[in-house]
Amino acid sequence: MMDLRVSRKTVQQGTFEKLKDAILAGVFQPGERLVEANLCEQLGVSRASLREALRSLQSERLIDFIPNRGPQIPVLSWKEAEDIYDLRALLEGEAAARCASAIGDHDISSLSATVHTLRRVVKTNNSADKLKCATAFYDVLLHNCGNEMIKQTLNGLHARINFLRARSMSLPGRTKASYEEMNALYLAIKDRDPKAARKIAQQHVQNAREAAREAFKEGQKDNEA
Amino acid sequence: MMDLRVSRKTVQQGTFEKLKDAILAGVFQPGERLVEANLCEQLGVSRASLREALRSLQSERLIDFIPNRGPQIPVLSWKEAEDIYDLRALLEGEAAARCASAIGDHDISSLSATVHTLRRVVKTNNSADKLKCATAFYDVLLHNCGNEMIKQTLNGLHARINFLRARSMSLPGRTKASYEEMNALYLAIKDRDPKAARKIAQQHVQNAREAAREAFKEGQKDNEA
DNA sequence: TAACGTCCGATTGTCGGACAATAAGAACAT
DNA sequence: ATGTTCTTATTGTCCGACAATCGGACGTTA
Repeated sequence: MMDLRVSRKTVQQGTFEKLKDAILAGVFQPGERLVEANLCEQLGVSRASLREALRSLQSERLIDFIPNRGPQIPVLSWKEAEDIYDLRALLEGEAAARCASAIGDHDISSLSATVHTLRRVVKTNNSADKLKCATAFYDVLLHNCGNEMIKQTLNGLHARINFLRARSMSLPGRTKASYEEMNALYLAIKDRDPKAARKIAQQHVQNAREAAREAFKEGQKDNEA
Repeated sequence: MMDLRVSRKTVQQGTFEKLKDAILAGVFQPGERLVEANLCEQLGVSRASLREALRSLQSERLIDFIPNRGPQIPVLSWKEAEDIYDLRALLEGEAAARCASAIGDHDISSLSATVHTLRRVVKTNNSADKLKCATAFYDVLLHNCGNEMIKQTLNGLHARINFLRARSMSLPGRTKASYEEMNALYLAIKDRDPKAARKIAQQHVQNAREAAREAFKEGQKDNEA
């Protein structure tokens, strides 16, 4: 009884999500090995179920599987990160443009509300709330871009970037600039101006990339020391 | 002995590839259920290894996993196919543009050779060779686009589209037109003209989509009958 | 001491067997 | 025709096992 809710998740699905969250939250160090026996104990699942979950994570490139060494957290080179940002800029630009053309009045209100919330949140400097706002904004944007593939692909990219950002990121100066950019994007969408929306979205990602680069170089120095 | 070559593939990897090839080749009908016991026997692997391979295929969206019903071949709606084509157009356009900017003389020769081969092949009407030419051309193009993420994403999309095309496609008239388009793309790349290359590549995909649409509608009729 | 060969513990890759839970279809009753 | 119960095929999950493999510790030799 009490099976209400669609929650009837399978064990593999549950472990997949738990592990994914852990990886994105930065629980593991880049390059760290994931020993199956340990994870089984910590998660309370069998090795079979665990390995199925790990295979899914591998296909999403959230872990590397090295033959006879097992799964480990990938170390992202700057070149790879840059490639991700470039692709993200292309796709988010496209998504923003499509969104500006197709969005309905109701979702424009949602965006407006999110932007207003963000303005308040920026002052508190609460980075969890900040992330929640950004996520909410992008959910609406992607939902309205009208192309499920773009949405899915971008979600995958976001996952990998969050994961890189988990450590060593969130430059202080970016917060305010980030708000300005999101607001500008909102205005372009509200005016249903696809060209402007694309340009702003692309520039936003490129700015994020520059910020990430600095953080990345810093991280390199730490590693050498 | 004789372990020369890096081929030491794991069982799961082997089954993954075999199943992927089978799916892309159209061995299974859309909507068909894949019974684990059968596959285990046919492939000669244990259920554990098979299920790991299936999870990988699931993450690449080549199969659907329905809880308590197991894996089955997805039925692609036209809307989904269209989304894939749209994303493909965007990415291939970008890849072509980047390739035109960055490609070296040697790889231009490769493209030239491929185009010449294709001209011969078109007359023989051998669709296997035709596909091989197209693949070779795109391999060079993607390799020179300078962005590994774009390459990987496009490869995933190609897989899913091939899979859709396996049955009921390859319109006869498209063969010649396809050659013309590829030749035009080659010329633009040779001239290192990114704008032209992007435009041609995008148009090429859009043409392919239109051809696919007709084939798709035909397929629908068959299903009703 | 530096290069090399050998051994060893830890961990993975793989298998087979087991069994409860579930979905789908068949047989049945209303 | 509709609803109910039974049956069966199949999945989801766990366990235990074992050879293969990797990386490091150790000892040997030059």
